[in-house]
Amino acid sequence: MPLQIYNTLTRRKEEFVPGTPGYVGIYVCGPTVYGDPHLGHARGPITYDVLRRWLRRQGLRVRFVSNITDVGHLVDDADEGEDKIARRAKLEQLEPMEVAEKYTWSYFDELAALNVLRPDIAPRATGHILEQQALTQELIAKGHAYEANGSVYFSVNSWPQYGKLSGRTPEDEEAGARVEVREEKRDPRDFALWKRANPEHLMRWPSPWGVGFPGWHIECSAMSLKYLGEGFDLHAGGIDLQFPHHEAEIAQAEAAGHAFARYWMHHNHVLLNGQKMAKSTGNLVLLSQLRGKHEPMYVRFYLLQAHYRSVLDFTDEGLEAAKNGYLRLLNAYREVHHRLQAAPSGHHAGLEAALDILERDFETALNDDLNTPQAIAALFAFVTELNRALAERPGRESLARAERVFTELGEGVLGLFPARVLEHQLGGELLEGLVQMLLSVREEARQNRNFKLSDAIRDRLIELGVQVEDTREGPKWKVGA
RNA sequence: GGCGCUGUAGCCAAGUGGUAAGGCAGAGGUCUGCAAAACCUCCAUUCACCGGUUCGAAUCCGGUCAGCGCCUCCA
Repeated sequence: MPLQIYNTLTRRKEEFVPGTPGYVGIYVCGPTVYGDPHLGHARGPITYDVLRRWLRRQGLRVRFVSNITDVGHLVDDADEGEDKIARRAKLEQLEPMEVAEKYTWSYFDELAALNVLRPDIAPRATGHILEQQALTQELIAKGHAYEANGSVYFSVNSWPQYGKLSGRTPEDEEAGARVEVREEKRDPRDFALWKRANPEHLMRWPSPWGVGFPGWHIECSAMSLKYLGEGFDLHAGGIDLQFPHHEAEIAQAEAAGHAFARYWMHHNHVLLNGQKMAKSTGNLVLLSQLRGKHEPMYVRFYLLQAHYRSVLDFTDEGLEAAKNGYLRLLNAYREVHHRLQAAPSGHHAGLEAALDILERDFETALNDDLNTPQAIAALFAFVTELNRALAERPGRESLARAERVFTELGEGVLGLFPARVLEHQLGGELLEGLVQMLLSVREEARQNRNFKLSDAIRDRLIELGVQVEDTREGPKWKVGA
């Protein structure tokens, strides 16, 4: 079965067919870089990272674009209030661009730790002022936008399709009636394409309408069309962006006469202890904090154990469970790698059969709207068979295939086993030598049945973070996870 | 007030018409000097509740209760 994606536009799963055979263009809404990235920021990138890796494995050439918003995102309601970056700049006494750089890099650093591949293009809004102005002019020319007082607004009334993504009608909006009406706007639903800059506004550019800055939504329309072209394949982002951000993006692009994204994906939120993560309540955990305490792969694994469209509740207990489950997979992977060094040539029928099943079930799972929990379940089922087979000393050819499949699916697609976690001896040669020496002393003690000494050595090593296991081939050790 | 989502074992979480995946935790067993890792066995007659449709429903329909999201910045 080919890949099916739940398309928010049609509200059902559809076969994903790239517009140009062999090529896929993906645009993912990135963060506004005005603060440290938290756990919630990681879910989208990890989800679409798996999608990207999966498409690549199908032999498709993927261009992955994810923007950095560094201007135009206001603090308050739709068209009032300070720019988030600018406010932060004042707070930290920095240039707005310093703020943007600082948090852009912290964002990318955290994602790298989570084994998320870098976008092919990470366009900045401030680097595309001209493109945004050009699109705004197209909209004015076509009668879908108007200038007022040095600002330009999109005229929602002029575009009947407005609401097709979120399913909202003008009546819904009126019923809500929480959008503050701004004098110069013709309709409360109208949103800014360009904003006049007050004298104290830090970020400002000249424009046909005077000095100002771009509205928040216009950047994504302009940049996605620029780098992915008309009618590009897929646009993705957080469920909260569905309205108004993505609705606005579609209206801007299509009203200007450009075919826009054909598929839309929206990932759900991560809750922290059952509550929404929000700065205002302090209920949030920064990625940097998590990284300080836990191997990032535990977090990645935790997130992938839930379907991307489900709400995921993140708890300490859940993280502990994810860690233990992850280690089960990692141990098996390491064991295969280890056994391969000295295995004689040969095939193992049971192991090969388990690999066939794994490849089949894994593919079925991911093709069903990126069902990573089921793909992981397939991996667990395989690991049980693998461990059983390992007792029978499978031959090299089968082990090699197991390692290859494990690598291709576990790391290549799910991104769970970067080289870093496979390396047992993280401490280098000195540590290697010291541990070997201690273990040989311990072995001698064990031969002499001096278990008091041998256990003391083991306990002390464990305290220091070195795990010791006695196996038929002699003692094995590893650092930490 | 409007729109929408969710409710599956102690915890997490798949499953959207054919008779409950998987992980963690827990119990017992094998292996081990003891552990660890691994393996084996057990662990929801039942899917918030009440009705209905159907040969058959966790899955569809209606209602009730509970939690959550969006409608305003938000991943």
